[in-house]
Amino acid sequence: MTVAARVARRESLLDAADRIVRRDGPAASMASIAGEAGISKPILYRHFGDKGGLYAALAERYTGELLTALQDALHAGRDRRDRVERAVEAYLAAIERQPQVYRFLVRPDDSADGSVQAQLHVRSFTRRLAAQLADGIAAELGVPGSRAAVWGHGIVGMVQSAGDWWLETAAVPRAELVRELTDLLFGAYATA
Amino acid sequence: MTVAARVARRESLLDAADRIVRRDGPAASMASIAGEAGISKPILYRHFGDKGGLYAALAERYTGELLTALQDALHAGRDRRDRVERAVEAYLAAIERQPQVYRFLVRPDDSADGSVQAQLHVRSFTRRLAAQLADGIAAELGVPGSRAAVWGHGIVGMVQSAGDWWLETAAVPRAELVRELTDLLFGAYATA
DNA sequence: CGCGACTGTTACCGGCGGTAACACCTTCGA
DNA sequence: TCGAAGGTGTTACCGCCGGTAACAGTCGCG
Repeated sequence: MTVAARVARRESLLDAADRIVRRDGPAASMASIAGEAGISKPILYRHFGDKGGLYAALAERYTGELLTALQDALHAGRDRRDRVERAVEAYLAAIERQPQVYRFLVRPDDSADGSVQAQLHVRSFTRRLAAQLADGIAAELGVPGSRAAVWGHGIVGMVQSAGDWWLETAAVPRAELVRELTDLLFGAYATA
Repeated sequence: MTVAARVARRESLLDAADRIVRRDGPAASMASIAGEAGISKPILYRHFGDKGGLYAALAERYTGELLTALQDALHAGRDRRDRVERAVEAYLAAIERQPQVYRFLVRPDDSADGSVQAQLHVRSFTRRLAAQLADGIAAELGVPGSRAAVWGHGIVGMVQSAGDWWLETAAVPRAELVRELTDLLFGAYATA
């Protein structure tokens, strides 16, 4: 099998995994993905090593578009508050569009956690997002690295947790959720 | 078997589960817990229904002390900022003291999620914490319920996520983490 | 004594992640 | 032309998980 064919095959396997994850979320099993792709399990394992490897490759796919959407939002706004609002909005829109994919990204399955692939690539989507945000904060505000790191992880966790709750309850409209979160970030709790 | 004996037995089973969870975290299995308790699996299932039931009972145990510690912190401080600082401090101290227990509480295993017990009792420790905080915020600040709910879940997620990162990296001292998070909550991001 | 109710066990089920072992080409050198 | 080599694919298994059926022992009670 040529290299090009191998790459194409790998993409088609990821397509199948994509369909199953969209249907089953984090509970997607290797056997069902292999079935969807019309092949047997060992082929999957020869391509991706273990479940963590496949998940990492798939996460890589999903992460790309979301990260660029967030970057765009962060560079588009008029002022800092507007940029934050757009980024939160983009994040919530993405998780609302594909809830199963979101759960797959955020709730890493506890199994296969020793894999090197997994540690290198996913290390939980949250971590990458937080690290990226921390870099942005350090660069834009000029605060010390440790402070930026804490804030990055804190802010990501805040939006993520609120988004998780919102996905399950739909207790408030998205626009209101965005506003409340932005208010919170900009000190409304201190002055309420 | 008398009622008292049943209760005592249940407590001893929870003691065993406690020991295993402290050792294995969320990966604790029913078989190993039964082994630790010196009995066989069906007894465990007769007492707690399913894994979710046992986890809920155990979570109830753990949650109690932490929740009261947080309540104490929230009622002890001089002003609002001091209270928040004490609460964050209490939370981080607790998760540092028993990391495996913390992971068990926060990262609910994906299996056995359809159980009624689980839905009633754990529903993920995060949710209960957030709801309680939302109530407190609504009562103290007099903000609308929806705003308090969003803030409750957001704040809990923020502290939780930062704490999770801190547990793994130990990148900053606990006292600094507390200060950075409190600063963030009190609007330092807007004015930095 | 015999009967039921309760406590306990062993041994199983289906499904999971992961793999060993083997069948089937295709290719290529003697 | 034959046969070894090597990649591609499959089936069938392993151990572990959560969960349960079915059976054994025991105690009280008519």
